[in-house]
Amino acid sequence: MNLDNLRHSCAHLLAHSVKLLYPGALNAIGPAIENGFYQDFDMGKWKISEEELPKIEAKMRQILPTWEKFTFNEVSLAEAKRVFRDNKYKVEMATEFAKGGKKLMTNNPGDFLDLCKMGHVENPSKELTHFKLLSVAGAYWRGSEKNKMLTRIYGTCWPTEKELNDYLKQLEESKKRDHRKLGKELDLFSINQLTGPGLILWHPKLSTVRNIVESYWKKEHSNENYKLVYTPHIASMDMFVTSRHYNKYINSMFPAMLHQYIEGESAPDYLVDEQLKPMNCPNHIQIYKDRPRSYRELPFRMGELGTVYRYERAGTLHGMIRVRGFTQDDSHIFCTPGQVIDEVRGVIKLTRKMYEVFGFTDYQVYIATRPEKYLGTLEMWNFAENSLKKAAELESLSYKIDEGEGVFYGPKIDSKVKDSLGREWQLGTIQFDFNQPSYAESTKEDLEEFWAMKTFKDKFKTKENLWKYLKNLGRGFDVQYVDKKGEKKQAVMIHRTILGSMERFFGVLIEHFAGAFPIWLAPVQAKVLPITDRNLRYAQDVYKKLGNRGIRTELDDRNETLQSKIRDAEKEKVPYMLIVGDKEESKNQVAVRLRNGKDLGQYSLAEAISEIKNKIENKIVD
RNA sequence: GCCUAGGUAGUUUAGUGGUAAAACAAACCCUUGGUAAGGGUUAGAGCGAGGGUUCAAUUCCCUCCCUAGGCUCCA
Repeated sequence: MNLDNLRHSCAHLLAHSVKLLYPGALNAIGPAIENGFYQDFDMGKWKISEEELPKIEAKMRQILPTWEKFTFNEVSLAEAKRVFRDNKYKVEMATEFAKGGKKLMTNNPGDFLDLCKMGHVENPSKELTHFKLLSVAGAYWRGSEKNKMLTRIYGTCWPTEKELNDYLKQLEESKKRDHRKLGKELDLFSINQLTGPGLILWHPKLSTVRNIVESYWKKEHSNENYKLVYTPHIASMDMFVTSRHYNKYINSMFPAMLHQYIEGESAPDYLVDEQLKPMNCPNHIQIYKDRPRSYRELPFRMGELGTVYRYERAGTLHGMIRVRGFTQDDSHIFCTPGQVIDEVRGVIKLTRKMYEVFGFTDYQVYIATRPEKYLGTLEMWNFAENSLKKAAELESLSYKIDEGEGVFYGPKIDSKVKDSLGREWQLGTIQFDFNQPSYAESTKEDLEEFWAMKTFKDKFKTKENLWKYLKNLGRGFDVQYVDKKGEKKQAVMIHRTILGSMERFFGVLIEHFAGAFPIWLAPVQAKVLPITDRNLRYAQDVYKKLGNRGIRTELDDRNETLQSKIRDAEKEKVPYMLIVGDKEESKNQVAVRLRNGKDLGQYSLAEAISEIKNKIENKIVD
């Protein structure tokens, strides 16, 4: 059975039911989506909340028996306009489809007439029985916030009762591994109102894991001949004027720190205001440009775990996964055009290697191509897009094409990983940049764009001042190298991240492992559980010996039963429990239990330590 | 930003127009127990913030802040 047809049909059933229950409500679009469907409504005078979903479901079941068949009719635009005269959304769509030369079709199962693209089940009254409505949300008509906000109802529909129940169960399970829930339960991180929204406080346990990940990241990058650097969190405003982040990216930037706000309007040093950085690249460029570079130095790979701040809109923040302050595992590769394919291949290889270590084998790769508005020449774009494709093919990387979804300054490859609810998040990216390495005079259009921004009006007072300033800076950093013949050439610049940002990576990582980090990452690798107070001294001895061997260990010396100590250690997802009682103490042993419940029995202390060390060193994912 | 739902002890939740209840966690006491919760005692919130209505508000109203789901997948 075609799942999309099933779900799309179910969306029609939902539309019919809502229209019966809420006279005057207008149905807009209602497509099948992954795992279900949605249907948008203009509810008119009605308001709808999730409490009403059972009522709507009941209506759907009530009318379902009358839905014997979808019958289709082709209609003219005039006919469609007449039939749907009360529904401006249908009229708008019909008009547009007619203009695009598409056929206009209607159907009317159960006496419910709707405009429809077709694609339905044969026998709705029999096949549409296993559905459930899930949630209510707002959604703009056609996805644009300039349009009216419609009410969207999400639901799911499956061929059998079992599949429906399995899916609902899976949804429940997924919620349990939500990184925000686990973050609290496992004492990993918090978001505090005084610190501010979208800003992560990394607690000791997660910081431990991050330190390990960062060390690993640094080691891998050093091995690949990346030069690791540090750059400041703020930079002169001029930097982001030159890079043109100010006019292209202003909605994602925190406000400039104008000195006049500190020192008053008469501050003489108005040219040295600062900006919290939303990007690391301009700073890396300054390091590159500190002296002339020869082609012999290329490719120059410069890397930094660089913290940036971006003003993400309040409604888009999401735990650690979408935040306002985050540390990118950012690197920039400066190279010659001839080196591009090898460099992209190198990044693909490194990405693959690192993802495998963390157990991400199932990630999706997208190549995003030239958008409508773009900087640089067509020739450059074609060269870059072909290089990305070529490199991907040489690495036998399967990819999808995101047509026209590249950034204005260059095409890119994104790697996306799914969270516990199946939502895709971008981690790694490889992006060409034709903007920053180039140079151009400032234009009068630039002047108008900057003058339109309050910050620049405040700072420069007159257009003349602003123009002098812009003219002096120009656009782009003019990143060059000297080639074999001694001629200056513009370098190719590639931005790339592998993990994306520490914040997002950890959000996804926590969900990926459901909080049970593999032993090499686990904040606590082993917990010593003495059975009685008689064994405390020996337990301390074991605890110290593990610590001395570099194993992150805790000792549970609380006055609790062994059972409750085990329960707590398992809830904390500690990989190894070392239980010590009279028996173990007398033989210098430990009883080993794993967090999955396996009782491995007695081991000598030395054996247990070397076994644990071995698993850590080999980064074994259990 | 917009739509919908929320914000009550450290956590998870209950509850009410007359100044809050439980479980777990914590501290202490008893218990010294062999592979997912032994028992008891005590302490802990004035109910997101501000304003309003009222004799009286955590409970009703307004504004703001924060959190969650959604605002991409086109009849």
